[in-house]
Amino acid sequence: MKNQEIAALFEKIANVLELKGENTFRINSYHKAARVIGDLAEDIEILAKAGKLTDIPGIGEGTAEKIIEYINSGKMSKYDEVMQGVSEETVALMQIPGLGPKTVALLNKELGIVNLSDLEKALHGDTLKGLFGIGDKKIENIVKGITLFKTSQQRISIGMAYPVVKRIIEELKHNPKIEDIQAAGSLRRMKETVGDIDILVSGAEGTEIVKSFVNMRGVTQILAAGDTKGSVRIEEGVQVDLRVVREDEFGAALQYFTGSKEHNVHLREIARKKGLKVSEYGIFRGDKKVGGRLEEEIYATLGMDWISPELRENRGEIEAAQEGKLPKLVELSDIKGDLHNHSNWSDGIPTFEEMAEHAIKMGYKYLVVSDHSKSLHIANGLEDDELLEEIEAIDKLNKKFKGFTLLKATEVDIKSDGSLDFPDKLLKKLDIVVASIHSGFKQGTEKITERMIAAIRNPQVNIIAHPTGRLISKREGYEIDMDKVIEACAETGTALEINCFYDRLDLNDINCRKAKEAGVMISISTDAHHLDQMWMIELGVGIARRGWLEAKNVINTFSLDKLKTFCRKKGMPSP
DNA sequence: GCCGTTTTCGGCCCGACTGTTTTCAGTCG
Repeated sequence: MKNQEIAALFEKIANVLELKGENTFRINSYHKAARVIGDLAEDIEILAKAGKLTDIPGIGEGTAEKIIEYINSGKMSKYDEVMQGVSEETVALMQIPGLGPKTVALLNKELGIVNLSDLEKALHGDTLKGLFGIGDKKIENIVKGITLFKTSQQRISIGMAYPVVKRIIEELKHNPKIEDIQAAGSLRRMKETVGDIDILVSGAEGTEIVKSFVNMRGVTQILAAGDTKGSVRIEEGVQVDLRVVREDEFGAALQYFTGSKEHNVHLREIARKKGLKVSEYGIFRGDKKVGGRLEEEIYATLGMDWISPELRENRGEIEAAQEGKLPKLVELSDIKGDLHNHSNWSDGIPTFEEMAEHAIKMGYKYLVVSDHSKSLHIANGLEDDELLEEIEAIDKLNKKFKGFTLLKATEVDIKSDGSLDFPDKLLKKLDIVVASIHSGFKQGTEKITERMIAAIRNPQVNIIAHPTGRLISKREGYEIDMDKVIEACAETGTALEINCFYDRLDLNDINCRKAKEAGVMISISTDAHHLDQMWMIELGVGIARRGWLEAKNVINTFSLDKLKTFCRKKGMPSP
């Protein structure tokens, strides 16, 4: 996928144009193009081939042409043109917090500074002082900004951020001055990665609240502490921002700080056309405030249903809300069991008993034990006879439970030729078969797609686990043709998994939505190897909601009987 | 450069904070 490359090019073009003082609206459209392309989960080359680039909001004829040029030739003449006489290093200076285009341009023009090393020398030699608009404080902030820039982190996985936020909110809740508290930002939207963590509270005594926030445990650096805003860096390396608002502004602020930016811009455009104005303080008609205590008031005043945060990506949710056609999204409480888990029989830690106890505590009606198959030596995969023993052991244990069932299963390897690591005869003895790829990641699109489809066509296979194999910010997925995979799943009644493990989250939101539209069922499952990982089901439900899934699209919202019927049906000859 | 329920021109989301000024520009979210 060239999405990130192309997004980066547009971002650079925008930055250079800023440096050169070009028209801000043109600059903004390059920024916007970079953002939407960067957020796109579909392969931009495929969209380009299908002639669908201009269907993407923010991509017009001009941008589409530039994308096509880059895909075809590996070059973008607009980029080469704007980079004339500017070095990449100079543009990169704008990434330093506190240094924007105007300041970088000024430093360049007055002092000939073209890179970080020049800037540091100038700071050392004290030559910045005296430049128009640059005082002691500004210089101090540039120094701080450089430190921050050098240690700054990339976006972190929601799986890391989510428990951190829970912990912080638990701690702050004890402060009696805080009336209401909620996470906002991309974390509330359950985006798979988050840049920083935003927490919103309401309360009258802002200064006091901010004080308790910056003094909580785990804080390594205080970046700001004012009356309405505090900002810290914590042990986990991530920045956490706290904002304090009045109770009657909480809903408007929550709406505003939840984003996404694209969603909010779209809402404000609608507001403007209706003679309304939306800000973080409320929704206004002229000077009159007509709402803001609750998020619902904002959406209702704009003439639409309230939109779940997970949908707020400007991917059609606003139009659906206007028409009253939003999906009734799946909820955590709908989940009746987890369909992908490992025990100490392969590479997991817990015993069957421990897994079952934990599942019962979580309110589950069933839990799948799906240990690895023999080819996966590294994970202590089971031999055929060991799987038979495991089946027996689970049957025996199940007699102990009432209203709860451990389901006999495997995560069977799809071998490089598409055959499975256990014979069909053995697979037939199981309640559920989960199949997945753990080798041969480098096979070309055609080969790996065929391989996957061969497994999908096996009547015993019920679920394809982690369908693309990607590891967030570590490894791109296999080059698989997901459209063909989805088509094969729809034909055969095979489910696709949302693997909830924080660095997988695979399927992603976009593929989920595609699967739903094709009528493919989804399993939301954790792939837990430890009891402490089973909570990640919450992450998977978040992804499912981002993918517009309803309970009826998800097989582990089914009762045990219905789930068994779903599995059995596939193996049956058509009537 | 994008876009259209004021459509092919002329707009383009909104506000806080900071530091530098003395009424505002730059940066950020």
